[in-house]
Amino acid sequence: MYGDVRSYTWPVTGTGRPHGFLTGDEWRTLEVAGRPRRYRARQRLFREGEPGDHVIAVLGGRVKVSVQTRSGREILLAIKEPGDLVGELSAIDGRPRSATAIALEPVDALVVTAPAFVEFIEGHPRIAVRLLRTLAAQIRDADRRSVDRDTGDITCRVARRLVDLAERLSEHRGSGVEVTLVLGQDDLAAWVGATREATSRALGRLRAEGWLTTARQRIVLTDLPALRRRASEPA
Amino acid sequence: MYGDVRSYTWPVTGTGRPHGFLTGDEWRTLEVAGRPRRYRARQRLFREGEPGDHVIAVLGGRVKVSVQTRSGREILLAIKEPGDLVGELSAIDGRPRSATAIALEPVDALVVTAPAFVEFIEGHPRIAVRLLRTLAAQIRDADRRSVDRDTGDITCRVARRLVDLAERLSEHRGSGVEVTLVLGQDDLAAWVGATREATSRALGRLRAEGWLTTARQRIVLTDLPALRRRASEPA
DNA sequence: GGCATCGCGTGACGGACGTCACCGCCGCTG
DNA sequence: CAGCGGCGGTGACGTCCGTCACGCGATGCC
Repeated sequence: MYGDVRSYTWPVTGTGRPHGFLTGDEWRTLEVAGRPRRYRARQRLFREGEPGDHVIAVLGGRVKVSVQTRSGREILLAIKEPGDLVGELSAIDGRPRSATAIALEPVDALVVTAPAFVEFIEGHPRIAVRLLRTLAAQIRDADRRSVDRDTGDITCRVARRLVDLAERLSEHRGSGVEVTLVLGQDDLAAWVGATREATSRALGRLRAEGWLTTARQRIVLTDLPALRRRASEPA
Repeated sequence: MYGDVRSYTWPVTGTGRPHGFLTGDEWRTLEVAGRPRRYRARQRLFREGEPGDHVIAVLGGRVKVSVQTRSGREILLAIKEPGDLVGELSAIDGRPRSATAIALEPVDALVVTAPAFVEFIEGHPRIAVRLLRTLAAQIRDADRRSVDRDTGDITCRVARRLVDLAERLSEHRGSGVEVTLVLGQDDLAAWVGATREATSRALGRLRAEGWLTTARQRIVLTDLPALRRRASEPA
């Protein structure tokens, strides 16, 4: 699963400098402590259970963070984008990796050792506060996932996820009438917590309503308002 | 649901001073900024959607943090114990409450305004780091919930939750052969993300195996190893 | 002490989803 | 261009769980 995903690939905009987390000055400081590194697409940054001795700041490309259940199903915890940190939890609390991180695309990153990271944080209180905000957002996100998982049938959840992705996308681009997602159904399935088949059938239903069209690695949303409605409706 | 829960009530040990988060000295500092307050059992500390202008440090008693789905089902996000903070996310990122907090028992607390809390954090870097650790733990917890939700049938998940509670309990007490949980089935149902009926039936199956007995507001685990096994088995 | 209420157990029923299986299509690559 | 593998669509089938409904015993209140 997720074998050769190059999903969600609207062009990476900007300079390759993360935007969300640090300002230019702060980055220069961190760069002294960090070592630049590239990862190939599909390369693993770290694996669940390993000791977590470094933090990775994503400069360009996307990273998938997920865990595998005993039965082999994959559960997606997060997609990290440029400007995000990966593996910060282990650096903060010293415990082993609780998930596996894999590059979805070629990734530019800055690798910082855990001690250097902690020192960096302790020396820059305002950055610590920003990191707090980042973690807070992650908690809110995870909580929302818990709720989403439990509300509505799969068609609902698929619609919801698609609208979500579309909205995140239109932050980067203008919002046209149609939105094209580059996305395999396996990915979508892991996202909503269902099997590929169920997801495919859900897409079939939405397609029958005329709200989207599907193709190989592509989902084109043609009626966002309708999808939005379906996403929150009980049936 | 959770109408008159006084669950998980092994005696609150210690002085009523939180143990996990701050040392005595640090507490004295925070106490200057905070205002002591008591909440009655079942009283709401805050509700989802409200602006989050204060943080509550729990000194004694337990607080349930949950959200309600549109369909009326309750999803449990956390149980906060003495030493934990409640409502810290809103103080950190300024966004509205994403969940509702309700006292399970009479609660002793310290209420700190959001600005005072932020100032406190910024002025005490080492505390900021400790808060980071707390948030990291919450993220790990939430991620684990996501995985748990998706692995195994309800009997599995019930067994898992029970073993979990038993283990947290034996940190406080010695671990005898039997463990008694004071816990209603509605509560347990919200924990594992199922209905009361399904939970009751799951308990029935575990009872039939002779691994536990049930009574009103009581579940006595008589064979923890077996339960542990069942918790991770596919069927 | 009687009666309402609450918590628990269980039955019946239906539907949604997981599982298995197969097929068609497209785009590789040799 | 021929063969193959990955992806997507669907059908059949079973089952787990949600929903609705009811009964029973204990609790607690008047």
